[in-house]
Amino acid sequence: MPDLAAPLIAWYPRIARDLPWRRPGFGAWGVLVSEFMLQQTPVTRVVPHLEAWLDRWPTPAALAADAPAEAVRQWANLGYPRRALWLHRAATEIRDRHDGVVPRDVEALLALTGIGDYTARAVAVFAYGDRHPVVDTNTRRVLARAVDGRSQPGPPNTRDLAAMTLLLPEDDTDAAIVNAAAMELGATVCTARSPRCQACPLADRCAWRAAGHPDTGDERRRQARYEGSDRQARGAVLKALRDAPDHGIRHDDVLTDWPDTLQRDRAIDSLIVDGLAEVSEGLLRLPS
DNA sequence: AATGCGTGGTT
DNA sequence: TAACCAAGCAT
Repeated sequence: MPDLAAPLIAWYPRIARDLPWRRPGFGAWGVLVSEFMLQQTPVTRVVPHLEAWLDRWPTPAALAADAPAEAVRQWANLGYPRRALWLHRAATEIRDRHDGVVPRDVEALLALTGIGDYTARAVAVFAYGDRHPVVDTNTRRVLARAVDGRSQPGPPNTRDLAAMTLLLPEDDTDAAIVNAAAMELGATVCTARSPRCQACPLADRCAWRAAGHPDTGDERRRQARYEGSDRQARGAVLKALRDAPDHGIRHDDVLTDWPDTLQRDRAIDSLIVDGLAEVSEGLLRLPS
């Protein structure tokens, strides 16, 4: 396998975007919150929300002291609002099990609600500087192309972590840079649709480029249509609840103009199942 | 392990 | 314009 670490380490400091969570001393809690927000939400949408969140809740204990409803409101339109609930739950777990300090061990991080393989290692590496493989969708695409010569990554699997480990230098700091650089490369140069190989530090050793950018047929599962979907209905109901008074609103007053009443009711029920809504004294509201 | 889960910008 | 895409996770 070609040496990918050296060119990434040389490239990264020149082009790395100035992002809040990359500032020295940003703090583990800030990194943790940023990673929750970045799960499937683009960087540019996250930045302002992250700063507002940390201004309001500078520590896990501060967040845990407020109701989940407040987390869901503050989450606003970031999408996938279950993440707000999970982040609140994780903050509570950090307060109760870790004395309010974001854990450093990957195993302990994995045990927190809403934290999986990616986020656990991202926190351990970017907040604490430890040496672990951090593999997100960008890194998987970079490796699929540069190493395997494929146009897109397949579905995530346990071998991804082993593949990334092979690339990491021994030094902790360098390893963290390689992790960050692979993600940055995938996000800004080796993009899914129109990669800019002229700007790529790995171009001279990329298997996919050497093979002439073949379409290797690695198609993603098609994303379901959003317009008219249950997801859209859930989003609309939740927005109504965010905008409603704390004590809630009558079931029949939720989204009165929604075209499909059955779909609206289905959305309400599923939000209750997910813990994003609750019924109290006959009124529907965000979770207390 | 395949599926469901928001929202908005880009092509 | 419809489809694609975006620092994943839990079930």
